[in-house]
Amino acid sequence: MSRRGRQAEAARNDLLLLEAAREVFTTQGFDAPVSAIARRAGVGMGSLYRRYRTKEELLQRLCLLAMERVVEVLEEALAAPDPWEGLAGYVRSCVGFRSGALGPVAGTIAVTDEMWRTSRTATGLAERLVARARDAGALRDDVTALDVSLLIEQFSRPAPGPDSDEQRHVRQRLLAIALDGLRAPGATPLPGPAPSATWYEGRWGTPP
Amino acid sequence: MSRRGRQAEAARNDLLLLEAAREVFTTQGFDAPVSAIARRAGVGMGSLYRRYRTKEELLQRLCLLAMERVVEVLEEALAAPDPWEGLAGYVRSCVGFRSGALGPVAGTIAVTDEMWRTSRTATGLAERLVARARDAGALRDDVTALDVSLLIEQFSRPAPGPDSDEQRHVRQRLLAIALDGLRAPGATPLPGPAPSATWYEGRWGTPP
DNA sequence: CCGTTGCGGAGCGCTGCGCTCCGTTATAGG
DNA sequence: CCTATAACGGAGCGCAGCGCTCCGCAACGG
Repeated sequence: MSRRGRQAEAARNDLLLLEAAREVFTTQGFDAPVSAIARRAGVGMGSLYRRYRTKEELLQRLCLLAMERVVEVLEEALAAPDPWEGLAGYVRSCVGFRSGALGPVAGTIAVTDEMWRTSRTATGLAERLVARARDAGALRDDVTALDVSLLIEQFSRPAPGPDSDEQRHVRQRLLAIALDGLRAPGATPLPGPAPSATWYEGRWGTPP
Repeated sequence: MSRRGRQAEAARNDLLLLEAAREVFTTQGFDAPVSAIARRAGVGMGSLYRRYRTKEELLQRLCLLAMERVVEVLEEALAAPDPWEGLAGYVRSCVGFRSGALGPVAGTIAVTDEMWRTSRTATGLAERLVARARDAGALRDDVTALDVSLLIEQFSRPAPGPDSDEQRHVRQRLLAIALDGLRAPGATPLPGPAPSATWYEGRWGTPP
């Protein structure tokens, strides 16, 4: 797998780069300077641009990786014995690595076919996860899978300044509140119609 | 009050400007170009810079106004007969005009004495409002006034792209979920310690 | 009729970005 | 041990887009 010497360093750098890119883009937004990513990864600009010919290419790779990670988390969540714990764990994980922050890169970058496919897989799994929780009576019945995705997105939204421990902790507290609000009974009905899937997908451009 | 001719136009422009600034800054962030505000207000750059000598001055004025508006809303909320409805209305209003989005301008601009005073007034009122709801048993007892402020801030956080009707509607749905989570009984306890007031204030710089 | 007042917006200077290029350094082969 | 090579870090180029200024012009007042 891993070779020696300079080539090993190259392989390591690639991982460092992707992780740094995730941290920087999800906490500072997509217009964060590429140099910030290189610095965070402890890597020169040269090494970065040898692997990704452009900033957009890096972003595409990153989005795809994030989507695949979401799919993984969804599969684990569906494997969980308790429907509610599965759903809650999924939401917490996604907010944890801020998958939602990469969602609305919409319009900024071109969407590859592979990204579309992975996105659809994720949507399908999320729908099953939500349906399972609702059928088990663990979830209020006026909330849709899309609502859950948008909740993740709202809680992934970056705050100004560095992402301190304090901020992460606050986010966990607030998320705990929101998750309690997702649980079932006696809740006040949600206002207006459920968000439409076409609007949600439309932000990414038109499907192929 | 309002004079005639050119002077009336000047007065009108001032209101247009402040409203446009609020919309642009809260939806696009503080590094939005000043020209965007002028365009949104339907006003030339000259008129803007005649009233506010610098972008920072405009931001300061805007923050102060937002804080005063929050104080107004808090007073109305405290006057509401039902403690829970008062609190919920306050949160909905603040998220409605996105007062929280101006909060973390921290460090970007200098904080005037008047801003500090208004901020303290708001904090005091918010604490009373939250205490009243908790004493009435309408609010889970592990949530603090600071948690509520941070919840408003999280939901005020701007999404990329223009602030469409669809987005506003989604935000209302998600907020309804979170508000249900704030209500009392049988909720899972919030993780970790409550956020500290000194950390919260510290983001604005050191008090005078 | 002209003086005055406030108007819009073109453009200046500059910051800070994406990206390139090159001198330097670590490794592999003879 | 020495040289050829591969990958490295980061200074700097060209440019986009910002804050802000300045000026020609339109609308009023006397």
